Amino acid sequence: MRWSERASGRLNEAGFRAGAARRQVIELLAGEHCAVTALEIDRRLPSVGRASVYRTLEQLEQLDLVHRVEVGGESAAYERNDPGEHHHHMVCVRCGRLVPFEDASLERAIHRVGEGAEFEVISHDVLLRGVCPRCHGDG
Amino acid sequence: MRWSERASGRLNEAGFRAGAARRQVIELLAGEHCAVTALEIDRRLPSVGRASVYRTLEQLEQLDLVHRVEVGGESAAYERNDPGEHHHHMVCVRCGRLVPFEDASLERAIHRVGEGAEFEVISHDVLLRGVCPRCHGDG
DNA sequence: CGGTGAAATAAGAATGAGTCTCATTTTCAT
DNA sequence: ATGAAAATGAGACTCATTCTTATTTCACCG
Repeated sequence: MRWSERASGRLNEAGFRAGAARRQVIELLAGEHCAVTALEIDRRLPSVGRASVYRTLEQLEQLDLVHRVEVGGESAAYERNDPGEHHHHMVCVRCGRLVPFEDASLERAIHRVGEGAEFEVISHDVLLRGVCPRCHGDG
Repeated sequence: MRWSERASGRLNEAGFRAGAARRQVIELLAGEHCAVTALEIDRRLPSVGRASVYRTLEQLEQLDLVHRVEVGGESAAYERNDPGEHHHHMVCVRCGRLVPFEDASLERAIHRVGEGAEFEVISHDVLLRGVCPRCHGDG
C-alpha cells in the first residue's frame, strides 16, 4: 500500500482536497496490478459518481501517478505508475488480454528518435497486437 | 493513382461489390497523404452515408489497404497503406498535428521483442507525444 | 441487353464512452 | 465551530461509432 499514500500525498501537495470519491478510486487502483478501464472503476464503485472517477483519474494522470493505456477503440484503461518502472503492452486481438513487457533497447531506440526529431518529445506509447498463447490453439 | 486501383482490385477479389460509396471513399483516401478521420471523410462526402464510410474503411483495413491511426481519445484516423512503406507518428499535444516518421532501429527493436515474446505478434503501433516546432515558441 | 437475387447503400435511430452542469455535501484553514 | 472554496453525485449532454431497415445498385445469367 505504498502507492496509495504517495498518490494521496502528491494530490494534497498539488492543492486538491481529499474526498470519499478520490479515496475509493485510489484504493481500487492501488489494489490492481493491471490496467482497469474508467467505466469498470465506475461500475465497481457504485457510490462514486462517474464524473468523480474521471476527474480523479485526470488529476492522477497529470501528476504522473497513473498511466493511461489506450487499446484499440475501447474505453481507456488506467494503471498506477510506480517510480522507476516503465513498460508497454501486448494486447491479444482475440481475447483482449493485456500483458506488460519492457525492453531497454526499444526504449533506447525511441529515445534516439526523439533526439533526432524536430518535436520535443514528452512521452511515448508502444502497443504490440497479436495472439496470446492461451488463444493460440483455438479456432 | 496507383493505390486506388490496387484497393478496388483487392476488394473485388475479396468478393465485395463496387458501389458509389466505396469508390468515393477510396478516391478521397487516395488523394490524401496524411491520416484523415472517419468523420472528416463523412463530412467531405455528403452523398455518402456514415455507415458506408465506416464499412468501407473496415474492409480496407481488413485487407491491409489502409492503416488506422488512433491518437488520444479522439476519433480514429485512416491513411492509405503503400506497399513497402511503414511509419509511425508523432502528435503535437498542443495543436494535434500529426507528423510521420520512420526508424529502422526502432523497427528492429520491436521485432526482437516480438521474437522473444510468448505472443505471436501481428502488428504494432508507436506514438510519440510532444510539442511540434510551430507550437514550441507559443505560450 | 433486361431480369433477378444478393450485396451495397443512405438515413437516421441506438449505443457507449466520456464530458458538463449544478445543487448539495465535505473539507480544511481559521 | 465556521464559512469560503473545493469535491461530489446525479443525470443531462455530446460525440464517435454501430445497428437497423427500406431502398437502390451491382454482377451475373439467360
